[in-house]
Amino acid sequence: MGLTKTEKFTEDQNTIALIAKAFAHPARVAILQHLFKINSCICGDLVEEIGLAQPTISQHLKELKNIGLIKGTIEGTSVCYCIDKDKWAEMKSIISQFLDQDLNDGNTCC
Amino acid sequence: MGLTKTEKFTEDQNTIALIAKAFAHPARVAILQHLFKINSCICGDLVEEIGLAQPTISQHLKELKNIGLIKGTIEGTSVCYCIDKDKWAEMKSIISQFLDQDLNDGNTCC
DNA sequence: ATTCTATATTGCAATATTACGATGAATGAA
DNA sequence: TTCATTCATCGTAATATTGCAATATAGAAT
Repeated sequence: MGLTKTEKFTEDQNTIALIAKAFAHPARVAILQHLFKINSCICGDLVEEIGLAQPTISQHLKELKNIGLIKGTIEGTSVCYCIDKDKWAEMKSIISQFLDQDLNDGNTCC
Repeated sequence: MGLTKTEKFTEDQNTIALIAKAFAHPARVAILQHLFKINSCICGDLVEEIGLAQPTISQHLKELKNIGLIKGTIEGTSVCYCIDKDKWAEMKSIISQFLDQDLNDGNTCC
């Protein structure tokens, strides 16, 4: 069906899945890494940096913008994208909490 | 196209995307959380725990097994699934490294 | 006004994902 | 053996994702 049954899961589980989805494509990972590397805005060099067509990059940027990880401000002709540090921290906290579940080392049977 | 152009990205970026994909569905998040909560094997209670059909759960388990996050051993009639703690730690390290990129707080322009 | 440059949007084709009914395989119990 | 239980696999339908050509939009430069 391709239709996730969101209502069957907790809000937490759906949130984690949504964040993970944003990272679930190497192009989006590359975009975020590049944004961190230059530690500033990018105004258009992404298409050359990553080897995909301009509409494809634009689409990935849109998805990252939708979940709030990046924000774009219009800068003359071009658009200036950068990480939303607050949202990034918030997201990092949620994911870290999920990843750190294994602290208790009780009875494992396998 | 729906076909990710893997060859355009670094191994690191592809790895991160693959791991994220495993977390990109609430059912798989729920499965992993349940596995941690009972801190032991599960032998079948997942279908009731999560409200999806048995083939669907089986498929999600397969994906988690494919990337190595869980392992299953046959235990009589049922199958015993649990987290692969080594792989989990390895994965956690990769993701944490990605999430911790923002440590430097240099010139932001937005 | 026209042209150039940068980005967004639309439309579409190819592939992937999700979900489940039906069925199969394997084990244990009667 | 026969039956019930547990899980995997197959087949299929519905939806989502990815990628790009074509086009639209908007500001800058001439």
